[in-house]
Amino acid sequence: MTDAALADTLREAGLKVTEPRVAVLSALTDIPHSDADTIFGAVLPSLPGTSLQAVYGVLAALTTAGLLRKIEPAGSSALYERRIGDNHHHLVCTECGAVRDVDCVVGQAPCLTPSEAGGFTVHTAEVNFWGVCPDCQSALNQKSAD
Amino acid sequence: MTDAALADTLREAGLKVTEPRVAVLSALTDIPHSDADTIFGAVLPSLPGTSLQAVYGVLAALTTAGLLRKIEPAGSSALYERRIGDNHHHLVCTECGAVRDVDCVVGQAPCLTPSEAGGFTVHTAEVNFWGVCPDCQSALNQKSAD
DNA sequence: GAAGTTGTCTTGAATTATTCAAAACAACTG
DNA sequence: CAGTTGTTTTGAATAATTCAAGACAACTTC
Repeated sequence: MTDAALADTLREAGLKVTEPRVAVLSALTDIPHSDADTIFGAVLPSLPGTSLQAVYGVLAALTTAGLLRKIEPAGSSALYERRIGDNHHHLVCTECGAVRDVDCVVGQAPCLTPSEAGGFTVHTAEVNFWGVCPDCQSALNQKSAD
Repeated sequence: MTDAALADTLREAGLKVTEPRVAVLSALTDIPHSDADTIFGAVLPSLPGTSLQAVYGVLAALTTAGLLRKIEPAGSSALYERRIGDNHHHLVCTECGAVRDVDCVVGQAPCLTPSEAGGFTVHTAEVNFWGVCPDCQSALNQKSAD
């Protein structure tokens, strides 16, 4: 995805096009499920004057505009991804925190319904799977073999 | 639940029985889904010398022992509950953060299976429903009526 | 193409939840 | 009742995130 295409994406969302915003979108295209600090590290080479606070500001603006989705798995800092609009879920490694996308387990959002909502108006169902990623499985096997 | 019964619960889990531990268990019996600070406030009257760090220590010990379940909904600090062993889920109010228990939507834990695990060994499926609680609905209606 | 308005970025500091560490202390064992 | 082990107290440190004010840049209008 070119910077021009990313700029169009921003414009279509009614946002001003700025270098930090394009850089953050670009970084999240390459490395989804990244936290603010990782994104900061990714954009720093191309924008030497950038600050971590600017990244936080951009992430908040893009999330509010619906261009990003923010996920907050237990034990991790907030992560961001560009894949939005489809109600997909996540698979999180309990060892290293790695995140992988999982397509909706049943259907459309909310793809699940609580057995009893108790007066709540339910908007969305969030599903997180917890397990061990292939890399960490190898590492654990290695360790137990010693 | 009496303090003696709570003490037995601790002993059965192989833990030493201390006042802070009994007090924390008791507080969580009365007010489930509480964070460390709320629990600290609840136990302070009966244990004037207690510190917030002690509460954190107790919560960590009881969670490790399997007596408590720790949940970390996005936007809230860590919450604890005594209802464990059954794979129940949670309904969280996006307005005020109130949490309500929801029985498992399908069956036993993990009650859901990802469409593709991609090499991950999946242990648990966590489901969080997001919506608006009755109180906040009333408040919102009130507001829009002005 | 230039000036104005609006909103963004930079810089610096503050906040909140949580964790770490060392010494004082208390619970269970024999 | 004394010893050992593990817990609590006290005090400080850490990490992620947010707040605020001035400098600055993007889009709009002339």
